[in-house]
Formats: sequence, C-alpha cells, structure tokens
Amino acid sequence: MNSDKIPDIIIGRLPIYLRALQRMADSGLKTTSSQELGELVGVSAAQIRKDISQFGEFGKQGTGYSITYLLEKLREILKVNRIWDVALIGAGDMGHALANYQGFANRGFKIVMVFDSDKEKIGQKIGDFTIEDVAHIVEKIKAADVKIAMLTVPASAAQNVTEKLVQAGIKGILNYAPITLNMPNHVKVQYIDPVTHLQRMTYYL
Amino acid sequence: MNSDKIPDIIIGRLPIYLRALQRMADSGLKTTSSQELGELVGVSAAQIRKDISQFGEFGKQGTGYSITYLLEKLREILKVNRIWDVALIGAGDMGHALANYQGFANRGFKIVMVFDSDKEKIGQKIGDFTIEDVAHIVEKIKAADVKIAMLTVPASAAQNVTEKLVQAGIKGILNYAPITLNMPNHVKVQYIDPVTHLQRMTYYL
DNA sequence: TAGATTGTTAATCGATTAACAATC
DNA sequence: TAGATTGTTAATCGATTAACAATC
Repeated sequence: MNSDKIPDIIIGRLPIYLRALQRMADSGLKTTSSQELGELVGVSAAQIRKDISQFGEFGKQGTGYSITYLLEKLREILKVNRIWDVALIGAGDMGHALANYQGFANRGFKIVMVFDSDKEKIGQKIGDFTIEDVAHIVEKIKAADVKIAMLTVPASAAQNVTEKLVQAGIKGILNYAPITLNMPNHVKVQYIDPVTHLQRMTYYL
Repeated sequence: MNSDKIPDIIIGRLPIYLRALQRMADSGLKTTSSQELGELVGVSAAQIRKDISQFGEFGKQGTGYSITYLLEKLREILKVNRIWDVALIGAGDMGHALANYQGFANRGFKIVMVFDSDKEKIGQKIGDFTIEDVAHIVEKIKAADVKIAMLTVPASAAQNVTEKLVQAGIKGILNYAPITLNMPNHVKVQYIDPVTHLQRMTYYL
C-alpha cells in the first residue's frame, strides 16, 4: 500500500484490468492470479501485482485474487461503482453511434443530454434524447450538474466548445475531434482519433 | 540521427505532431519552432526536438522548422505519404460512422470493403460499399491485398474475427471491440474503447 | 505439509529534461 | 553582427522487472 500520488500510467491500466475481470466474472470464474490476468491483458505478472498493490492488499498468497472482490475494489478506486451522467456534444454520425451505444450503462456511464449547433437537428430525437441547442450548453450543463462530456464536433468547433464546457464546470472531456485541446490543468482530456491510431501502426508495416 | 530501433512511445507522438503541423499549414503558416509546436500539442520543446532528431536533421538553428518540409518528412517516416486500403468489419452504428467519415482520405487511409455476419445486412449498401459476408473475409482480404482492418464487431465475436484477419494477412488492427485481443507479435493492434478512456478520467474526479 | 502466489525490495532499464555549443 | 533556435550530451527522473521472504 502506498499513499503517495499514483502515476497516471498505472491509472490507465486499471480500466483494462477491470474489463478483463468483468469478462472472467461473466464466464463464471471465481479466482485469478497475476499470471493469468497478465496473460489476458498483455502485461507482466509483476506489473499486475505492483499496480494493484498501490491501492491495498487485495490478493492472497497461494490462491491469488477473488475476481468479484478485485472487481469491487477496482470500481471503487476508479469511482465507477456509480453511474456518471455524460453530455454529448455533436449529433453527427459519431454522436449518433455513441448515443445508441449500449455498452455505457453497465460500466458506469449514461448519456443524459445531446447538443448540436445545426438548426435542422435541434429539436430532433436521438434515441431517448431531444437534441438541444449548443447555444444553451453552459446553463443546461450547470443545471444538470454534469461533470463529463463527449465531444464529437468538427475540429474547427472543438476548441470553442471546450471553453464553454470548462465554463459549465465539466471536469473530464472525451474528445473525438482530431485536434489537441487547450485546457486548464484541472480538467482531464482523453483523445480518440482513429487516424492517429492508424498512423501509429503504418510505421511498422 | 539515430539508426537504432526507435521507441514506440516516440512513434506514438509523431501522428500528433503531424496533425498539428497540418493545421498550421492549412492556416497559412510557413515556419514553426519546437517551442511553438510543443505548446500546441502539450509536450516540452526539448522532447519535440529529441523526437524529431531521431530521424534526421530537419530544422535550422535560429529559424526552426519549415512546416511543409517537416510535414513531408513525418509522412514519409509514418508511411502515410500514400493511401492505405482498409477493411471494415462490423456494420453496426460504429461501423456506419466510420464508413461515412470524411477524415480518412487526406490523412492516408481509405476504406475499401465492409463485412458483417448479419444476413439482413449482407448485400445492403453503406455509402459506396456493399456489405459482404464475413464468411468470405479471408479470401476477399487476401485478394485485395489489404493490410489494415478496423474492427467494430461485438466483443464476443472479436477474437474469432481477429484470427481470420491474421490468416488473411492483415498486419494492423484498429480494434473498437471492448476486449484485449490475443495476437501474434508481428501484427499491431490499437485499441479504442470509449469506456476505458472515461474510466481513466473518473479516478481524478 | 508442500506448492502456489502474493506484496515488496532492489536492480535494471528507459524516458524526459536541462543545458549549451554550434550555427543559421 | 546579435538573437534565436537547433541537435545532442549528460543528468535526472520514473517505470519495469527480477527475485524472494512471507504466508495462504
């Protein structure tokens, strides 16, 4: 156990462990080891143990880790033992795909509002949501006390929207726009750009 | 200049530099510095210089880097000074969003075939493509000599499809299924799972 | 008990930063 | 020329791995 600041690189691996453990639980397994979990996620057993031990002693010598117990602990650590409301900004194809995605709910997230700037789209429905005017984004997000946003607007609009999101009290942004955002330090961003991921692989081809 | 093996972490930053430089070029800029580029992408100037200098001497003391020249060099290094054909597997919402995405072409990629296993979907159109039966995926990909795939099938199908992709000679997979894939070492994978990205942020909230 | 596996320490390995001579 | 900025070296910082006592 270690109460110092945990490196971000470790935090980044925990969701991967969580995902693998959930699959093990779903297939009825009760117990695992650092060895087995490591093989499943492509990480050394030593690293699995080191990462987990930052937060406490969750295993047992000789038998390994109880899957449900470790799941519970990881969910606590990552604060996904609850449901986070999420605002979606940008009702294009990607926005639609995310709005319809069934995989959020059981992993801690729920889209609760959708915004766009296109007059044609405002007022229309995506699944259960009515698309709202991005002009009202600051007050709507504040009123709903939403802390997480997913951004699927064009690159040209992303920085501008980001500033409104910060103003609205958003603390974490999952950014699908292909641009690095300029942000205050207290707001976290994660980037998803399929092209940068593809370009990372072509180097090796 | 350094001819040893370049660390993957450096390769991972190059697409980010490339993206920022492209934006600078689009807005008419001719020249930049490690300082300026670093601020734009959130990386130290020293690191920008170190990363770039792995591949040659592309800058000039006193004046910095020519944007078009550095763009050209980075595209060469990443092998995106050409267009890569890409196979898309999974014609769900995410598959549709990717098939319709206009941002691939000018950054080195082009979807050329779409597969699904759903009899209802096979034969239907997505944009310009007719959805093909995943049962024929190995011969179709081999025949077209495609080396890169994007995987947007459910987690339960992903490992199975991956094995077929490897058999078909695919060398890089962009995986949207929320599961770690088991792969031979000579095939590269990149993972995109919005939930793991979100869970990485909630820790800090 | 004997075997298995944890949590942790120390050693190794790798990445980042600071500093500056070279030079445009 | 004077000012700016590169490419590179050495120092620092951080992450990973190997090894093993503790113990279930």
